[in-house]
Amino acid sequence: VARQERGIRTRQLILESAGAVFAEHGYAGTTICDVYNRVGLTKGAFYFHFASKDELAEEVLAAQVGRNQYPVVPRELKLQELVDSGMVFAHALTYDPILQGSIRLSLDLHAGEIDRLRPFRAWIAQNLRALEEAREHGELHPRVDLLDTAELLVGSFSGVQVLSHALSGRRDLERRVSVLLSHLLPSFAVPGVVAKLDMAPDRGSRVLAEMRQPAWEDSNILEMRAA
Amino acid sequence: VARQERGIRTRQLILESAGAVFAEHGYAGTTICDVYNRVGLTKGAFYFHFASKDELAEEVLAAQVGRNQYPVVPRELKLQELVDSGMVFAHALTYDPILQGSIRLSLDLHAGEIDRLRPFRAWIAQNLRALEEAREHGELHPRVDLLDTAELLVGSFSGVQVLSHALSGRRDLERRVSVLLSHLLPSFAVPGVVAKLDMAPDRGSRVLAEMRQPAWEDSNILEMRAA
Amino acid sequence: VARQERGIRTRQLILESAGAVFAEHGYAGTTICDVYNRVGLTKGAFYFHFASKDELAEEVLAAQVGRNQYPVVPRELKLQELVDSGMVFAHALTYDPILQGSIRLSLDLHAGEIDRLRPFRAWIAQNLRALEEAREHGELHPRVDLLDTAELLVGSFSGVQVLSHALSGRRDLERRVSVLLSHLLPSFAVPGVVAKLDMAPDRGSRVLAEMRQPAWEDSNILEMRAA
Amino acid sequence: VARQERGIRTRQLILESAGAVFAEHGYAGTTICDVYNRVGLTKGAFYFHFASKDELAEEVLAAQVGRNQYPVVPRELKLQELVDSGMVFAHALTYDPILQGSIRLSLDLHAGEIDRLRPFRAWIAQNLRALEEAREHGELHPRVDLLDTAELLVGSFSGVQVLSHALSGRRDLERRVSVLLSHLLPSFAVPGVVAKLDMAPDRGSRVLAEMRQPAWEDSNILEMRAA
DNA sequence: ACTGTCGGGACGCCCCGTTCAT
DNA sequence: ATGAACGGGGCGTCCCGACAGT
Repeated sequence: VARQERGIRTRQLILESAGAVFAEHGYAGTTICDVYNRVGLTKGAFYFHFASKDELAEEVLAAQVGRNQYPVVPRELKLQELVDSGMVFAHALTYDPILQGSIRLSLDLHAGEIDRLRPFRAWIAQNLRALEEAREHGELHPRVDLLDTAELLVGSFSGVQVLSHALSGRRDLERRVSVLLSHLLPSFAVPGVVAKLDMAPDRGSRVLAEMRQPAWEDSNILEMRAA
Repeated sequence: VARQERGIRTRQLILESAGAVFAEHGYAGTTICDVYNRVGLTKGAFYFHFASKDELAEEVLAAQVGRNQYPVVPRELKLQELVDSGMVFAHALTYDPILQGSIRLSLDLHAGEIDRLRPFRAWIAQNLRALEEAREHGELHPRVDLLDTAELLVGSFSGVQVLSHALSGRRDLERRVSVLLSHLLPSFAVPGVVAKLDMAPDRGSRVLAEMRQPAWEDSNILEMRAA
Repeated sequence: VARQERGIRTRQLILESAGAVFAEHGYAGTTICDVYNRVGLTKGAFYFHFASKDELAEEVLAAQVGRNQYPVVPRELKLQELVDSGMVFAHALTYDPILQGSIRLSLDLHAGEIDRLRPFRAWIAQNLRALEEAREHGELHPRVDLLDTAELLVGSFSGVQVLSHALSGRRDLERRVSVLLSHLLPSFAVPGVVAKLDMAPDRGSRVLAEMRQPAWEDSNILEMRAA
Repeated sequence: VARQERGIRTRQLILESAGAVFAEHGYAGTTICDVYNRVGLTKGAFYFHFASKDELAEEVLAAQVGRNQYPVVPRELKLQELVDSGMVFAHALTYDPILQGSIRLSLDLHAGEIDRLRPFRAWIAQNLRALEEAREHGELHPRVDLLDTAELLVGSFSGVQVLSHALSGRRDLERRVSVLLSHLLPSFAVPGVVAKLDMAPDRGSRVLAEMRQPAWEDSNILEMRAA
């Protein structure tokens, strides 16, 4: 049992390494060797945990799927929840290599045979739901097309993230996302609501701290999900 | 000697094929073989025109550098010029494989040793110039940060483009860019100006038609449009 | 872990095969494929043991460097030691493929970036030392230029070896070297000494047998001799 | 006809270039491209004059075959003629690229399908003839084996030449050959004859000058052959 | 007769994903 | 979990031919 402990730890190490390397070089540009060298393992060790490069990529992807839709704490303003989910995501992207790899893999079209669109669709769907709730709460302009907006949010977020990665190594990601939301939200939220939204760059970090109260001391986002 | 006709044609064929394949698979995922097979050539032919995969990529990139800053026709409203340049670019992206490959390569971090950021920086710089002119013409809100905005435009455009590529093979690209601009411009343009801007999805195509009238043949965009 | 047995064996097989092929075709004329096919291996196996063709060549070279200076048994006449070292070398050249390859690579100018002159210089230096000792023992003519002579020995030995390889596949190498020494030694050794020297073609083989008696296993020449 | 003039000139240029490159890199290590680039030609030009790389090599070889047996001016001592032929050959080797290439090709075993042994055999045969004449003139020790000696001369000359090429770029070739002959001749020539032989390093150059009297001012050895 | 442009295709080196025995 | 081996395939080189001008 203590034996399995290490196995799980190793597997996690590999996943994180893979995330980082995938994020950096994309699927085709990544060699398995890069991945296991980075954590001081050998080929054998790697193939004990993962059957193939494809499987590895899928696991990196899977580790994030259904999780970018961060279930933030409920707020009076539904749009604040939407903002929170984006800012928390941006925040997590700054330090979670698996998330970074996952995003890259999703953008990396035709990487193997994986369905890279799943994460996008899930993300869009989640935004769509949030917007629908916001509309029910009267937080949106009446003429806004919800699907268009949900997809726009996902697309522009992705692009801003790529640019931040390219220009600053993601160090200014949260600021850029904050700028993005500040520019975008007034276009579909009613003015009174916009004024009340907190879209500051450190919003993600604050929300995360808030969520950590009930003793989920593990920093990994996954565990936080329990809520 | 005059026989160079065919050589030039072949070279162009390869560049276009390369653009398409790069766009689809990224740098690392592209094999040179894919590129020349696609146009029925052989390795010998390919290597007669290009010394290496890297050089090929650089040529694809170079074919676009300094050209995404589409010289649009002057307008009364500077922001209309900004919109036009984006819409024309989006339009061109729907049919020009070299442009498509160039964008993908730019987003494809660490593709070889190429400076992939050059196109981004040029693009940002161009948007910045346009915004400065717009500010001088009083078309912008006073508190807008121009650099933030310029970078936001580039980032979100890129993201929207990737999403469109992934979801629809770029068929809805112009509509998505139109949506993007519609959402973004009110956040920095004064209301009176926004109302006068034409951001319709077919704006790019119409501007292009307009440009074709006189002798604009210095911009090779026109020739490509033949399709 | 103990399994490395086979690996070492394989590596040695490759080295020997490489020696033979290099000897036959030179560096540029040798294909790695020739080398591993010859011993029934595959590309993968080869590249597990050697990183590149260059490294392979260097290992072949290195396997011989510091070994052509055959530590012969001490004799009263220093010149007999010189003769012995040459004859033993000639003898070893008839059956040791690595030695053969090594020589060929040394003569093969500009083979990659390897310093092919090292073996030559070492060889010359060793002959020079032997001649100096001989001079101290009064075995040489007074007017002999030692460096000239040392270099002449190396050069003419090499040439005779090449010719023997070309004309008889090295079958008559020992006889030719014997002839060479018989012609050369009187030109710098004093007559009384020359008369006492044993330069018979089978001298190399006899010296080797003599060396095998006690525990000379530090010289791996002996093991190879098993054949 | 004047047209052909240039053709012949071009062909000669290629041959010389080829000699130099073959000398430097051997047969397998030489690319045709190296050869014609070196003289500013293109592939087309090359293939007009030579059908293939093999043919080129054969022509380089042929340009020298039957010519290393330099028919020197007759001397009272047949051995002086032998010496002269060697020294002239050494001299020519210092500046004639075709000769250099030819030698390298001969030593480059298994270069294509060319019979590389022909030059060796011819050279040996010529030395053998010279020795036989010398024997008839009573210039040799009675017990000397002529064939052994002839082959030894060829082999050791070749080796000395290779070493000189490797160590000094052939700058000291004539001195080394002079040393070689000085050491070798006393082993088969009778003392009285040896004392009269001129084996100085500049012997080759002097003999050549002597041969040039009858107005064969072309420095190329080929033309001198007319005598 | 001679030279240059363009293209074809074989092959060499090496990387990489993967399997197997231990 | 490791050392060893396998084999597919990518990149790039190279030899050469097909023509077209001159």
